[in-house]
Amino acid sequence: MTTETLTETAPTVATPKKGGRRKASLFDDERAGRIYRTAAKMIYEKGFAATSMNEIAEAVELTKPGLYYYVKGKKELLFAIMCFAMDLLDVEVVARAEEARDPEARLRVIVSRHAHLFTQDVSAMAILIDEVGGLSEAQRVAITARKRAYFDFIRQTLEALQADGRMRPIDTTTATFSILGIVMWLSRWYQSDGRMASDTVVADVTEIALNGVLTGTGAIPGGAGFGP
Amino acid sequence: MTTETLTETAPTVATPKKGGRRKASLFDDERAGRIYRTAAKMIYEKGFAATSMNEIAEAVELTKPGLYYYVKGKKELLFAIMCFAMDLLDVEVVARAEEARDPEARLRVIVSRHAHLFTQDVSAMAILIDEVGGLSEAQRVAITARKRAYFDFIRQTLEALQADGRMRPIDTTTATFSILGIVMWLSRWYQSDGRMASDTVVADVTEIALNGVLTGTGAIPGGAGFGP
DNA sequence: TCGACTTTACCGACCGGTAAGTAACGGCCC
DNA sequence: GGGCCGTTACTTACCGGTCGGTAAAGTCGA
Repeated sequence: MTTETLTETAPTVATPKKGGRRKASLFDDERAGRIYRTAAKMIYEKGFAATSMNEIAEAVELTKPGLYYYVKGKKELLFAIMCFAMDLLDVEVVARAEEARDPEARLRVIVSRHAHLFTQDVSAMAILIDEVGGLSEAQRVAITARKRAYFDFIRQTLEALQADGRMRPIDTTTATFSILGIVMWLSRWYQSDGRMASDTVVADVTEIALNGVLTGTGAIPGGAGFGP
Repeated sequence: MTTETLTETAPTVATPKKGGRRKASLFDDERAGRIYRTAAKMIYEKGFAATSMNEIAEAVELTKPGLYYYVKGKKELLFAIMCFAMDLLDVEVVARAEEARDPEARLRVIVSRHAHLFTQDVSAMAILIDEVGGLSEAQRVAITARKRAYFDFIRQTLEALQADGRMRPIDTTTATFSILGIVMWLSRWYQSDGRMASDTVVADVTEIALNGVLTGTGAIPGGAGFGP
């Protein structure tokens, strides 16, 4: 029915020639970056539907049409933020975890890197979780697919552990969602300016998640992850 | 600044005399109950800001002013649903957990009852989590206080376990939030009409949460909870 | 007749989005 | 150097539509 435009991956800003350097993501562009970062923060704090384009425009010291010079629409703005967040997950979690061959070491990297990410770059990650309803159909499908791939990556790691007898006899789907619950929930409560150091929180959370699903023998607290 | 009306606890419907029986909650009232239940479902599915009073009215086969005969305003509607959800938590989780004296048994009751609740009565509970931003200041304070009391109840249980040396040397705040993350996340993924039986999911989730925070010795899988 | 309930009609505010205009700036021909 | 043009980066003014909420006039059973 509705003709929806969908940039399948994170749309890169339409930077004309301008400068020489190519930008990796539109979050890095001078003005567009400011727009996307502040929009992410505002949507995180107030919710997508409750955040108007006018408010976003004001926050970046523009008028609404001035904002529309940089952004195609409200949904596209949300979609771009979510793509940025998924990119971060892929780069900071999945790619690093794939370096670990042993499934337990891999799981430790997944949890600790994910937790680390969710104690730093909160707003974009939290939006990724909550505001799928604000997307168009095609956009939602695209984001859901990427989420699903991430989920499967974790579950396959658990399945490898279960095949080795190193995991408790628990359904791997339930276990994956439980681990995700622990680390996703971080963005709801952890305050980077609060009393708790992110390092210790990440360490504690990692220990809880690993001990929760692994059999007692293998899970020793401490250690950054993958061995010699 | 703004003069906000706040019914401190769950507002009971303004049932005139009508029948003889007193209703425990306005969710039980014939018409009001239908309104609150369907509103909870819609807000859960679409988000509070994206759900209009017109849509809610249509869903319960009323016009908008007809709906306003029963509810004072949109915020009050949301607040009433959240109070209902907190009441459920108090009755179904806290009250039952307090019957268990041993902190480990108590923790097991907390997790399993909470998980059970979040695999059954999803919509109201999920709203309780997500839509605090839709409330007025005074309402938000009231709900936050009740949430805080619930959080403290869990953390005190963990502190008792740690004093006994039965819990891993982890920050109790982090541990409490991790447990909450596991069980709160249930409402995001568990589908009661899906392939997984709620009983096994509740059991698995309970095992993960308890093994995550307890030292290996005490946590034996299985068992409904409190012993002889 | 009374009060519980429901309707039609409407309010001002704000929503996402756009049309049209323009100030500033570089490059380019003469 | 002066006149001209195209692009970039915005602005003012405005669109139709929907929002939460209400006034007022019924309707209808007890």
